[in-house]
Amino acid sequence: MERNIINRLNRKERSETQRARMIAKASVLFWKKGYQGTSMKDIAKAFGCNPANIYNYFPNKQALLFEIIKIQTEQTISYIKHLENDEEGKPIEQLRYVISKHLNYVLTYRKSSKLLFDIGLDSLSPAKRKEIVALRDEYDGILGKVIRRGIQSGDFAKNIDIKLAVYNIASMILRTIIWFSPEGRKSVDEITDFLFTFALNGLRGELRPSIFQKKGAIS
Amino acid sequence: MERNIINRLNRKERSETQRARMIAKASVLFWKKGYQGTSMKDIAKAFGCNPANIYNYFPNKQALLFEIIKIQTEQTISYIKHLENDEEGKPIEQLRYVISKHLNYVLTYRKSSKLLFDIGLDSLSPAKRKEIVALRDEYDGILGKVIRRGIQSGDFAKNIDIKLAVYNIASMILRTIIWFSPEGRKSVDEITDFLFTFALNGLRGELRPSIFQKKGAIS
Amino acid sequence: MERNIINRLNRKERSETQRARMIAKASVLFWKKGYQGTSMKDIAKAFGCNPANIYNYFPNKQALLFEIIKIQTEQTISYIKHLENDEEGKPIEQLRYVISKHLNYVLTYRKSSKLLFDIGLDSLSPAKRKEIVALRDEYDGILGKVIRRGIQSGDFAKNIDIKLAVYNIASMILRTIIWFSPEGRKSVDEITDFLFTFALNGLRGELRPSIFQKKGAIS
Amino acid sequence: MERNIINRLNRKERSETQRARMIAKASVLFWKKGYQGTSMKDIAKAFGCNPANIYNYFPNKQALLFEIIKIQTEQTISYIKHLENDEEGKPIEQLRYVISKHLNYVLTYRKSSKLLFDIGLDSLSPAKRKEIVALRDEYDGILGKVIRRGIQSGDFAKNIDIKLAVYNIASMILRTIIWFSPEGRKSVDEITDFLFTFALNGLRGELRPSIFQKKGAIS
DNA sequence: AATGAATGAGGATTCATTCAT
DNA sequence: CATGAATGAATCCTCATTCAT
Repeated sequence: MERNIINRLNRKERSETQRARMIAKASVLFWKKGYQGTSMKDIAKAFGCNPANIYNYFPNKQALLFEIIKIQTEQTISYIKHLENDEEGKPIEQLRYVISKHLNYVLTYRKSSKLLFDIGLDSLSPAKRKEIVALRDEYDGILGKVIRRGIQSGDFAKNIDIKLAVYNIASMILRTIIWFSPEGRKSVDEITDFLFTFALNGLRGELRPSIFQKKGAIS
Repeated sequence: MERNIINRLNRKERSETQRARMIAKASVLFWKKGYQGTSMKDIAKAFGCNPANIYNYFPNKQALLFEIIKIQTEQTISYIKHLENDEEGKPIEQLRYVISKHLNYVLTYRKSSKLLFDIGLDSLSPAKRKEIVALRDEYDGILGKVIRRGIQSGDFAKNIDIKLAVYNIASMILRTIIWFSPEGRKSVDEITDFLFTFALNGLRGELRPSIFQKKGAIS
Repeated sequence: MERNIINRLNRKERSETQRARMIAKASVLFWKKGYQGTSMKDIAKAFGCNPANIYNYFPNKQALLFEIIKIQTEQTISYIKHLENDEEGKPIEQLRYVISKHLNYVLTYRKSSKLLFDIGLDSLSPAKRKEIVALRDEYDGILGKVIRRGIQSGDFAKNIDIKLAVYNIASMILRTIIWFSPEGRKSVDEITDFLFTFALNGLRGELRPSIFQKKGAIS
Repeated sequence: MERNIINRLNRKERSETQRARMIAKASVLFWKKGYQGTSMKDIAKAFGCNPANIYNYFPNKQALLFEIIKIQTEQTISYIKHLENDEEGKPIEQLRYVISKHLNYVLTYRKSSKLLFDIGLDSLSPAKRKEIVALRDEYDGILGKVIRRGIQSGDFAKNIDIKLAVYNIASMILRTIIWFSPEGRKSVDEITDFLFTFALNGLRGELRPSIFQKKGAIS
């Protein structure tokens, strides 16, 4: 009896490990060759099993994609979730924290994280897409709150459009995957520094585009 | 005789028009469903012809993709090409010009421009990929020169990493496609204003991340 | 120009022939191995082509099935259609005509006709199923009118339930396919004779089951 | 020891029950979706177990089919078996008995009985098919004897072809499954009445098809 | 230039079945 | 006895492409 339960636990555990490994393999492939460009056979080969066997763990290819995107988005959110209602911390530090954490996640496990916000959403069913969009919104919301606090504290400019700021900061973070190379000139830390300072200065400065335009035209 | 030449010209012209129209249709589809997700049949249907007919204009699917990416990248470059060696203009104005032009192109013909830098490169042969990468580099180079000039003129901070600046500014521009909605809250002009000011402030400020970090730690 | 039209006609004609031949081959296979038991590969092999090629003629397997059933049912109806409103003919002769024609069709091209009323309907989409059911009803309607006329003329018993009569006569005809063998003891004509007489007598006699029952019990 | 035997009996009993229940479930599915159209997974789901588990009771899918057909055919035969050598009973009553019993079985458990004579035989191995055909022949034989007796007793026409009569009566009975609806216009009893009377009259009447033909030709 | 037919490779998925636990 | 995982073959169908006309 005892034994039986242990066995069952073991089996379940092993099953979970298998799932996780499958997700990992699929994740890499989706990132490298795209969702549509990756066949179940590809995944099976990478995992070392028969294509049919994947269906013992996931009902279909789309479900695999969904889980991958979901896990990664949730992971990202989990890193910064505690900032959502943290009214005590310094907004500037919070900004740095968000950028740093997200960037590290994205570039460390970068093989897959490209999916995070961009790709494959079209391949999901409306219901699942909705679920992912909700997660995205959660991320946006947290970063948005940080920025709002910064505005209130006077750290950031008053007339900053929070939504636009969030979108564009996230854009910079996410697109690092496309140009970043681990062997490249810059380390993840350096990129973090750059991106943080760039964003911070961007948020700080007053938005006076028309003034610059005029000045440019006169002088 | 005369007649014949005209006919031939007409035919060639018509042929060019057909090609252009095909590219336009394929472009939209590639953007909407991805390169791999778009079939030649899809394109043919959108164009109103037989799939086989496409092969009268393009040797294969990949060639279609290549042309699309190439044309769009070249187009983008053509808008800003004259800035490459324009040492007279104000760097700040040049920055605004680049952002404005690129953003307008991207968001106006946004149906397709996502391709510009991201997608599909993997689907190209090494030779063609190289060609596209060269174009990208050209774009990066021009924007890089603008920034360099700004540093030299004292408009931008001295210790800015030009490459990183270029990549991240381009990232913000390109990713607008993903979140921008024509019916949305912000017009293209407003986004241009935001992005320009944000980037300008980002480029202006001195990079002192470690200072901020310490400050955060102390207070 | 002239030429072109002819070519196109030829091609269309040939195409129709191909379709017809495919239907014939598929028809045999569906009958022999069942709809589900027949693979597109089977059909392709029987036809001598690539499986994919079948899809140039039929959008999918179900469409093939639908056409087969439809054609055969329509064919059967066409044989007896003229009886629908023929109030002049002798009902008894009309009955014989229906049985004879149907039976000949079924047993001559029997390789496929099993499908006619029975099989595969479940495999059709509701819309297509409806269409077939309508054809069936048309057949039933014609035979029903013949029987009604026979009742009115006094040839058949007054209290005959027309629907039940139709169903059961059709049942006998259709199920011949299952037990009939061309090399068997009885020719198609002999079976026709039997079935006609059997049905005729069945329709003639008054329905007095309870009487028989009692009689049986007494005597 | 004692205990052990009881346990073993219980287990065996339970096992038999399981088998029976599985057969019942599979039976329904085979009838509804056909043998080929029903997957082991379908059956397992209907039964509430793991597909693999079915193999603890049946060596393979075909064996399941075989058992189903066999049981149902045997069941049908068992109802009428005693008539085989019953030379005392009235043939007319016997005919009614056969029709009534068979029809009741078919329409009451109709979910499955379609299998009885038609479907799936092709899916059986030659040996098993032979076994089923033998059972069928047994059924045909009994009904044949009833008819023969009726001819000898003068209840049925002398020149009736017994085989053809058997086949066609069985056809009518079996095909009721296809058109019968429990919610329909006619009850099982009414259908029994109709079918019996129709068959009886069919068997009674002299076969004079050529006469009718001539008449038809003249008038 | 346009089109219908042809094709071989490959797509995701399902299947019956086996095996280990 | 039950179960989850495994497997190899087969399923229908789509694909990019070619060919003949």
